[in-house]
Amino acid sequence: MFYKTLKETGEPPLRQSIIVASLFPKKETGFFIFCYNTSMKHHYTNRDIARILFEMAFFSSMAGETFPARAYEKAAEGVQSCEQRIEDIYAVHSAEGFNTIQGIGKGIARHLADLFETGSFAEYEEFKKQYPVDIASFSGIEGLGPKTVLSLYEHAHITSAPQLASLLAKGTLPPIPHLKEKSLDRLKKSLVFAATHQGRFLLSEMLAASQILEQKIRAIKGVRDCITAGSLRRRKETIGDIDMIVITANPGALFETIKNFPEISGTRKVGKDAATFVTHTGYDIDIRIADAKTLGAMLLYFTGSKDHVVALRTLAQHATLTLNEYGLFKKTKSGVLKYIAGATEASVYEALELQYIEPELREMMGELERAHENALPALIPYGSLKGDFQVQSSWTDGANTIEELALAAKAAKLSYIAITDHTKALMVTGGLDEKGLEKHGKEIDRINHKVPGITLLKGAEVNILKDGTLDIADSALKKLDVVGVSVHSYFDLSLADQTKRIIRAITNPHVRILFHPTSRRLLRRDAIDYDFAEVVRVAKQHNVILEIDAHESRLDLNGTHVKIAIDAGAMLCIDSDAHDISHFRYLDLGVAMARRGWARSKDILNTRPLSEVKKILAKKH
DNA sequence: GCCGTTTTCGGCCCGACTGTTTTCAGTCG
Repeated sequence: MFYKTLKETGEPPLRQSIIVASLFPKKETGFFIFCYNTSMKHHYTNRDIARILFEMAFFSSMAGETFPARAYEKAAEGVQSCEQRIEDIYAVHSAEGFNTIQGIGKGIARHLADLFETGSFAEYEEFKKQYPVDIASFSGIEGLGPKTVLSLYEHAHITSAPQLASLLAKGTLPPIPHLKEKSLDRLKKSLVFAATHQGRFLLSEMLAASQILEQKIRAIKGVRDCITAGSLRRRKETIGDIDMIVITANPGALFETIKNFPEISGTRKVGKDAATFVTHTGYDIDIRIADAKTLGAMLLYFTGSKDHVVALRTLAQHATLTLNEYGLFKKTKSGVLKYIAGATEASVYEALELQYIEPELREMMGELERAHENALPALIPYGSLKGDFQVQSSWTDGANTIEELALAAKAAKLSYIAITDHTKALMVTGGLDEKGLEKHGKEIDRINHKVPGITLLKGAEVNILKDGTLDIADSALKKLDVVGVSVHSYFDLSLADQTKRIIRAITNPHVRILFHPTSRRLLRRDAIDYDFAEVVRVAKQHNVILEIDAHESRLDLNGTHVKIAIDAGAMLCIDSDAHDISHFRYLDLGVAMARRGWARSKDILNTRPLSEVKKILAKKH
């Protein structure tokens, strides 16, 4: 019966199957009362909802309500790590369905129901009235928390980050308590950083959005294929907009349907075979129409990078050919263009006497020369990691127990993971001291016995102190399988001091991995400044592995760094930096960075089975 | 505002670091 009801909702087949799947929650035992909610009038992705809950947390903090603020923050995190779409849960179960989501109780469940029905909820509107401040513009600006935003509003009527930036630039900001020269300098820096990254989005966020879009577009009548191109296809760490190529017999109908998607807020231009839409989130979606004959050339052109495509065109010219988005052509004597290639990208590369170049390599880092010599590396494939060396549990700031992590890692087809909780200098969550690590190790032993089919390694994410020493005694480090070290403080040391500090840390004989080596946070904080080549040299000399931290907010190292490290012969690994069982999905983002840095499987330690890994980890400095 | 439970209400991660202060407030992780 409900299949029919679903069909009548006009949901595309995929959404229908998600909805049907969600009808049968894992622990459902009793009778199920079907209550598909057809009255829902507003649509939100999980990210939209999380953003609104984070705003509520920010407002609550401004109002001095510490604990509600934490509750909203936790609810937002729960939404972020929820595998199902909140909207689908609501469509099937109404607000009662939310009690399975961590951090959402009766109050927030009611807010979300109001949100779906009316587009907002009373408490949110009240806060916006009380503090008419553009929270979104302030969020993500380093060093600017709720109390400072409140103070800026109360003392200077500042309501947005651009307004603050402009007053700071002009030097006309009225005096604000607790904000003197140094703080203002720091704020200025953060605002400049934010402004230069405005309009860019995390790779993970845009990948998820583009995959949903692809499915929705493929379900439109007449569409034969839909492929995401652009910097997303090259897997750049941050993305400006989504470029898509669609094969369809009826572009007009396609554009009309897309225009009415709930995530679209408007159109910039709609032509015969191209259109640009604007989303509520703030990025554009560029659609180009191709056919079977032009698909390859179109993909090549819209995947970029721009410089790579320009270089290809120059190569074509030297061969007296013309390359454009419709194909590779030869000019005949009569001046007519004769089509040579363009159906696939490979056919274009081949006609230009080049090996096929993977999208991640199209960044003008020497790929054309190597392709001409037929000497491009065989890149590490997606989904090829066998383990993970950085995972945090509920012993410190992770959300899950060691046992839950073990089970989730197994489900993610990993055969070994290192549990690397934080250490004492980062008292974030009662970071572990030497005694704590001892107990931690015993718990890992216990779970190793309890959960078959996966091996847990004993590890720690040890803090590098200002002078390069570590916050855990060597006698305790000696007992661990994997010692990773990382910088969590003193980001602003001079280049010389920072270099000295990191080298001192990684030359500690117990250290195996340098975690998130540049400590950057995407769209938030720049990389720390040090002599990377020198650190790579020392790492190689001491058999220390450099990490590609695959967490969506880090992607550190990036492709450029990876290539420098590989060219110098250093060994790398790719870790999820998981703080939640859902985070193992980040691993492929790390693989993307590795591929952008020309990494082969053999360059990445955790493509290897545990037996080999153990031998390499056992190598002395 | 959520959670766990004593099913009604108390407890909720907290120390390092920075800049502003002269004893503390705010942010970060």
